[in-house]
Amino acid sequence: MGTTKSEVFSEEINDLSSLFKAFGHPARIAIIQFLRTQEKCICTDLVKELPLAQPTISQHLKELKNAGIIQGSVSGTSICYCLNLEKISELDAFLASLKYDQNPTCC
Amino acid sequence: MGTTKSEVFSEEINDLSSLFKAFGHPARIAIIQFLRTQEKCICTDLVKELPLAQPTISQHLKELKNAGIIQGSVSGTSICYCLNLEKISELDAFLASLKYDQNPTCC
DNA sequence: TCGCTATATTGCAATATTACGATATACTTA
DNA sequence: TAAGTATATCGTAATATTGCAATATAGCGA
Repeated sequence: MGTTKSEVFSEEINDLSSLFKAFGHPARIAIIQFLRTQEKCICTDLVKELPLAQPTISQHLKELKNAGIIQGSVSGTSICYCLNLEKISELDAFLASLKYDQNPTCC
Repeated sequence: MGTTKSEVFSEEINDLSSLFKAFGHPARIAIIQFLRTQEKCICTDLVKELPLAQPTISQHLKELKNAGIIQGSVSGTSICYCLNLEKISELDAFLASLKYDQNPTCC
């Protein structure tokens, strides 16, 4: 008990749910929104922008990177992060499929 | 420590992340996919379909309902669940906004 | 009413997540 | 090389999530 029973679900389902899970935290949504509106990517700006400690932000960035939602490229002493639109499109495609397949006589 | 610091984020961000979080579990994705492909809605079919105990499925259904992702209508002794396309569109809109606002010179 | 079926709730053990201080790593510049 | 800046990792306490047995609730037909 206590553990998610990932073994019993398909890889596709597990991949999708991991991707959604990565979006499922306010700090990570805030990071994504900041990445969206900034001219330049970022780095330590997030630490100034968000009311969270640096290790906490670093941890959330890591999770977003592991999920493939953001990419980071080293630029001297700092790291420039940006959104990975391909991953975002995967979720988009899933949500779109829910809409098109829907049976209109249901409920 | 240990608690998500929701207070420091806007309501919009918290709402969005809660919605994503509800999608962030393989059992809930499986329920959503099943709801998508079934002619009729469901009820106890999920218990037969998924390798999880009835209370566990009931709990996941509750979370999906709380998030507004599914709706249930009582039909005699059973309950007919279906997807709420409006909520799904909210996520869709967010993901779409990420794509359109993106700065192409970044990273 | 009694038993049956469908679903929800409770309680709890196992595990995962969150946040952060302390510390490590690594590049840069004086 | 030493000091400074940027970021990552470790360790850990607090809290949340997951899964399920046991049990409760509720409609239905005999």
